[in-house]
Amino acid sequence: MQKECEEKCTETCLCSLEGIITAVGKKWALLVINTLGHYQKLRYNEIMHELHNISPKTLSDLLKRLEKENLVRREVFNEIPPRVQYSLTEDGKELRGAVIRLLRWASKRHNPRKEKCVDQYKRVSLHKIKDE
Amino acid sequence: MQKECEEKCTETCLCSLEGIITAVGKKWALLVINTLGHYQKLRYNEIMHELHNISPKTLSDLLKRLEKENLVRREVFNEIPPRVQYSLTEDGKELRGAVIRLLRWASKRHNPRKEKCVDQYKRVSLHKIKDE
DNA sequence: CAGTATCCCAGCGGATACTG
DNA sequence: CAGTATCCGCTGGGATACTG
Repeated sequence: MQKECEEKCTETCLCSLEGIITAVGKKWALLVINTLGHYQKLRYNEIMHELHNISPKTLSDLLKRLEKENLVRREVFNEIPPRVQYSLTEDGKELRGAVIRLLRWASKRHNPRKEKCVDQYKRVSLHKIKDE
Repeated sequence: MQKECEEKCTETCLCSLEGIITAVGKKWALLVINTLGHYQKLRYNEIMHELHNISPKTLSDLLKRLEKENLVRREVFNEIPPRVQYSLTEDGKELRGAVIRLLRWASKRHNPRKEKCVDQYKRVSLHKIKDE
């Protein structure tokens, strides 16, 4: 096993993964990433509207986090009223590729939990995943 | 946009994704999935050893959750002392495929956060990702 | 419009001790 | 060996009100 691993495995510092793991793990992260990729550019309130029942603080925190991870770009226009555009960075788009495969795979299999659908995401209007 | 989506997009109930999203988001989930896939079969204490500083409760909770999501299989052998084997289900293996791509992608790019590596996972002995 | 500021709470994750 | 039981602190996420 040890030898096999040395031949076949790729050494990877897990530290570098931690950011992605926790970012992707956030409750709305995958949805925001998918939504941003879908529409290319969205303003703060547009995202709010897409993810119907997310709270402003939650979204704000998440966007900051994703920005820090270099997955989301934030552009401020000096206008009144203020305008802010959010979009995916190149990294974000790449991540979205992997994410979409995950989402597709997840949506294809039947729900293994015998519970009814929770309505956590029920009011989210974007029920679609755009093809790559 | 609406029309384009109707042509190109795939309708997806997000309910079915929720389980995966939250499961994958759990702190040790990706690591457990990767580790199980790596070694094929592992006993409870072996996983404990691999993920050096996970607490028994945390691991226990996680394994139950992954089992409920039909990602991990649990086999009990009626022996004394007891023996329990954990392994990935077919779904788990498929998920691992997507996960590995995610991990590889994450490990390739430089860490965008300028912070030092946190030592959250520092003591994890499995720093390797087995090729598929 | 694009967020803060506050307050609040459930539950995740951890430490430790114990058990069939 | 493979977990429970118990306790606990932290923070992610939500509701609501407010602001430059």
